[in-house]
Amino acid sequence: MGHMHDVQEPEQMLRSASLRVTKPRVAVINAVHSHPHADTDTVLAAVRETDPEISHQAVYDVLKVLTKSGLVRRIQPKDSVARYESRVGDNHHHVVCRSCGAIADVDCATGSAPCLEASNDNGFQIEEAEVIYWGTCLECQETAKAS
Amino acid sequence: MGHMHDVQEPEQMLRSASLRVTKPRVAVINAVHSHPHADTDTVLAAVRETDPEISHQAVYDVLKVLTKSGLVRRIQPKDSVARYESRVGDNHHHVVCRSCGAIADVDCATGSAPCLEASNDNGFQIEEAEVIYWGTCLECQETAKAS
DNA sequence: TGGCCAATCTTGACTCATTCAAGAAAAGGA
DNA sequence: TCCTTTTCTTGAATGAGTCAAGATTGGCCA
Repeated sequence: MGHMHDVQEPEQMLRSASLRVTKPRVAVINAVHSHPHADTDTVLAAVRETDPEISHQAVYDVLKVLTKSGLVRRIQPKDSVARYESRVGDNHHHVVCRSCGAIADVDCATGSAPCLEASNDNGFQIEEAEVIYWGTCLECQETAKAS
Repeated sequence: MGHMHDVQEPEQMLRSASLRVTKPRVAVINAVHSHPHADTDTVLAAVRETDPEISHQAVYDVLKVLTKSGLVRRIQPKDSVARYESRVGDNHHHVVCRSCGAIADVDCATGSAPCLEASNDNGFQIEEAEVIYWGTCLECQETAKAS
């Protein structure tokens, strides 16, 4: 049975963030890990495969708490509902397909925030550069070529 | 009275985009030009200073049409409602204040899309890099310092 | 181990930006 | 000027996300 990563890891993540270990939280962490860039509905559905009784509100609350404590990261490309991912703390970026909305990770070229210098900062103190690449995913390119 | 830029320019912009010239459209173009990065409500309020009878729906429709034809650009930083700006076609980016939501323009260092190379593109055909810098505006820095 | 208290969960209603729908009005070409 | 198509108005609907209040539960400490 190995090290039971499925069960123990989320628990430890919660504890190390000083959060209580509850069934909904563990289920949400597992769902986000196994469904990269999933929206809230997808997370909710995945969570209910484990425990059909968990409420929609609990999932929203848990996602908010996990986001605040940095255990998951919330991403919101325009024209999309909020999505969540488990890769945190490595300052990576995203590519979004204009056609189907698919999202993939892109490593940050420089490795650490803010990762880009602004050409003119208007007096702002800049902490982070968020980069979203827009384009067409492989699948949509092939669909387009076929027609 | 100069060249009456207030009135003629929007008209010509509309005509050159093959769009009909209507009072709401001219008013919305003027509002977006004079209120950089305004949200829909602000645009609506500005429009109603010119013509108090224009409906909220007309403004939404007009903004959508203008956006589609490239006369205005829609921006949507996360946790913010949609905002509009009149600077289009120059591939510039934005700085957003985490504290008060203020938005300012940042010129693109390279000048043309996609402006950044992705380190690994996952097979995506990349057309554009959208960059949002997150930080603290001058005013909020000073407020923070004062307390 | 038991009990307390704060944190968390459930249920259900609500908000608010944005969109939809159907009929009325107006722009622009013939 | 007339006709067709596009656009505008009015009013209702949608849907992601939030709020609120009471019930429940986890964790800490004796």
